[in-house]
Amino acid sequence: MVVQSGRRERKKAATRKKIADTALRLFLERGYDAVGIREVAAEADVAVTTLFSHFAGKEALVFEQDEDFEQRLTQAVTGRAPDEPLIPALRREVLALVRHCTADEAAPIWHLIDGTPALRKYEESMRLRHAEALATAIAAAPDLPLTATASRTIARFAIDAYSLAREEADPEAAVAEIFRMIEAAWEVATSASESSE
Amino acid sequence: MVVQSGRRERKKAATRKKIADTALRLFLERGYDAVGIREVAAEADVAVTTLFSHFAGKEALVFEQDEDFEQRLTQAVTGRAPDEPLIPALRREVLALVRHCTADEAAPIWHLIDGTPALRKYEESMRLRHAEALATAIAAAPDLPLTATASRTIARFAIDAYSLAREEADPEAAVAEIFRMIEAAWEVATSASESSE
DNA sequence: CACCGTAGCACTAACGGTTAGCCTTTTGAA
DNA sequence: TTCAAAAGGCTAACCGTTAGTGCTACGGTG
Repeated sequence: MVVQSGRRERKKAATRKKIADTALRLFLERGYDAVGIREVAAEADVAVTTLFSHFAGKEALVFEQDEDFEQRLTQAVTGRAPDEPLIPALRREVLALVRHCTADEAAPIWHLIDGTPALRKYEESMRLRHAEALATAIAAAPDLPLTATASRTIARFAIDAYSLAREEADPEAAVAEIFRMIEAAWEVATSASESSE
Repeated sequence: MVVQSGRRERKKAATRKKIADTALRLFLERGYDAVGIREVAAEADVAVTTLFSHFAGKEALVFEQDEDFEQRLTQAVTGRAPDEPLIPALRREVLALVRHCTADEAAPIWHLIDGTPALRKYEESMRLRHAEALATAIAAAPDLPLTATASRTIARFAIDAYSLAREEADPEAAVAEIFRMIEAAWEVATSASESSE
């Protein structure tokens, strides 16, 4: 196992951050579509190929928190207190995520995303990935009497809650309202699975 | 209003169909990524620009039934019998759609889609559009005591049901299972809205 | 019937994201 | 010190997509 001790990792992270910061700045200044990859690379003083070795595509420049997001969701399931039921734990995390991205400081970024079809599309497929990761985490929880289908369903619903609430006038109220519905769905799913086996 | 009487319309439809058929044939033969737009156009004996005047993008060549799909969903809501409740009507339509695309004849196409990330991504954003159209239809139904948020939520859940069921081993059972959950969510949403107003 | 507006289509050329191939420099470890 | 691998760079191309331009045939109107 080769442990990268220090400098290399730091330099790589610095390059990555420089690219992302530069890109975000240019995008916010002049719009996503009006800024080309070659321009971002030039401004960040790296080669185009270097940029693509750090980011899978142009859209990924805007969604850096991608993995954070996914980890927070799965950990809300796998890392909850032993006796805490699933749905409240999920609601807490979704609420935190919604708050995080409706905060004033994040507003310009989300305005950029909402106004750019390519970015909206990318975010949609990101959410799908997150839903799948979440479904796996839910299905793997030993204390939950859920079918595979029900696990996937609850995961989708939770991601829907995030996605819908983010766009509502009162995001926190929307989270509460949608999770009331998810809770009901959850109860039906668990009671059905218990009684049939 | 200029009614295109006959020949022009037929020629246009013929060109469109020829392009779509050619594209699908080539994609199925050699894979989506291995076939370029220029090649499809050449094989269909049209110019590249003509191809793009009929289809919004390469992915759209594979999803011809797009508008059908959306219309069937919204009509399941707006066109149901006056006394039929929403959820059973939705379930019926979703089940029909799932059956339609898990039929044997459709198998090669869905195999192609499932094996091509670009097409999966495209389908995801299609579904989102359909969910929004469905949400509008649900919100517009005069007999439903739903908040705007609840309408959007039910619409998303219904689309999730389609999307999830399509990939399950037993699609019809999955539709039944998921719609049991949606029904529970629905009841919570309606009862809350009735009691609070 | 002749005429004209327009829809459909073609062609060229380019733009922008992305990748392959190959080379140089830096870095960590033996 | 030496070496393998990682990081970065340069060039050139591929591919989807679009703008610009013009031609042709169709369908409605005088």
